[in-house]
Amino acid sequence: MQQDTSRTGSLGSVNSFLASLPEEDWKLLAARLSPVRFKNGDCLAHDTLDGPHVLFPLNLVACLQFTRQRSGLGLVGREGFFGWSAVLDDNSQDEVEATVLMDGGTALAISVEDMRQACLSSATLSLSLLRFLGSYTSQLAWMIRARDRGSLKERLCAWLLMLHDRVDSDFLRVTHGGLAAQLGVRRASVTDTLHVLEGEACLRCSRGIICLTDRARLQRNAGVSYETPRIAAKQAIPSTDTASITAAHQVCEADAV
Amino acid sequence: MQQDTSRTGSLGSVNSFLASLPEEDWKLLAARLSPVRFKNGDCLAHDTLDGPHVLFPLNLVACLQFTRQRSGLGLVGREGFFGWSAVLDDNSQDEVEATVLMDGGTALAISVEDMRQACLSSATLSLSLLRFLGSYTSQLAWMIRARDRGSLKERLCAWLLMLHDRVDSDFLRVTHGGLAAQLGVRRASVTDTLHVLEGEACLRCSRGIICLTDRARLQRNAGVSYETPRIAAKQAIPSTDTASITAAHQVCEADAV
DNA sequence: AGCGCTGCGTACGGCAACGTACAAAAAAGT
DNA sequence: ACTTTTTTGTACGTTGCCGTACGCAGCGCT
Repeated sequence: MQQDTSRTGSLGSVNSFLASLPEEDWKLLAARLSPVRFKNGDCLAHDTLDGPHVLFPLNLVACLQFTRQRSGLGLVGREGFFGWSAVLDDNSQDEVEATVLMDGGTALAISVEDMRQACLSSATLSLSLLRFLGSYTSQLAWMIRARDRGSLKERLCAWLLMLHDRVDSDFLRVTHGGLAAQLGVRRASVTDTLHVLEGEACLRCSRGIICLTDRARLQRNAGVSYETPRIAAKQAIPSTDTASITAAHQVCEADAV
Repeated sequence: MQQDTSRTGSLGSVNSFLASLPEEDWKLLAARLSPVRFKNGDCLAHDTLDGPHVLFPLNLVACLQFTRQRSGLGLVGREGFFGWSAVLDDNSQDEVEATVLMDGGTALAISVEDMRQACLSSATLSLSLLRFLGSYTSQLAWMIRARDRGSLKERLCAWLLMLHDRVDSDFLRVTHGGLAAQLGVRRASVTDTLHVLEGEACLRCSRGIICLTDRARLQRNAGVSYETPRIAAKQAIPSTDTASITAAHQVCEADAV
């Protein structure tokens, strides 16, 4: 089944990283990938499954963070993968885990052993991993910059945009408290800032749902904080122009219910 | 000359990353490496030399940062290398540069073209790059965490320890203003905090020089902020026990003058 | 209907770090 | 010896976010 569906999950979702691989490298992985479902709140630690795996999200978004720590380090979604540190037997990152956000979803899993084998037999595959890790470092670098000089408003906007990039709907199913945890700030601060943004007609909130209504304005509010991750993810993340999302959005509206 | 000195620069310094490579991978690079000197304040951008290069610091330390931005992202020294983004033709990181700190020093340079060739012909070399990039992401993740919940005192201690790790002397040639720029805070805040640490007998400051006198206490002050980078760099950074540094320190004292 | 739970609105005092500013001390240049 | 530049010491008012806390509203459950 995995090989038949040709790089797509059962929902028609695609992992951009896998999709961007040259044919030969894809073949190295395809047979070893198997889909796994995750629910909201699930933890993609290195030992989630029977053994350590690398996970390629199809339609799920996860928040990277230090274990049992509030502040999030970044996001992973369909543009990349999670679990590389195990491939490098890099113990230093065993303390990083990923919490599944929104409505959960499916990811393709491969054991780190199989992954390592594949990397050793293909230098181009290794370079592809390197490229993603490079863009991940950009994302982290942005976070540093944003926490440093950016106001909470800036950071919140950038975070919402990043979430939006990894989802096919303008409706983000997150609570103020959830966002607060991901951003590492007070829940009340998030509420306040969201009200401001609501006043600027960037978005609308109802209970447990935030609907982005003006991406451009959000982007202006995010300022430079969103520039870097946008560029870094451009190659990987499929078109998120307002045209296409509003089209895709009704589909997921139904899906969400 | 490069091949003769067998992984060491003229000063007897070693780049730990190069030193950790298996013989075959080292051979791929050795003939293409050539030493380059840098002075304090030099900028290791991607176009420093005649073309884009990857740089393996021998006895220099550089602060990674967004171009023309005060806040530093991390440090690179003899434990790693700089310029990987060019190898991946990852434009998103062209905005990251590295400023040479302290007394400058020498780095081994290789053109990104040669580097790319080497990577393509050796999967293990690519995996070694991946491993370093993984430990670099740890360093960045730490920065995020530290900026989030850590006090300035914590961050300053961790930063000083990281500098110390990459140098063979207990004397760090940095100004308060320099540290402030690297940490992205006020110069006055650094001065104040240093006075506190001086009061706790962790260090002593004179004009343009900070002498670390009690690493253990600094480490306790840094708290968790220094744990992650320490572990991440352990494999790469040569022993920095108080025993060995005080021994090595006189050597560099003379060298510094 | 009634109950409980989760999520949201709002408030108040506190504090670490900020921006700004000015002067003294140490080094460097002349 | 003198001036100029760099580095450091110190101050004061401001601010963005924090911790805490309490009440209300929407939603599911029995």
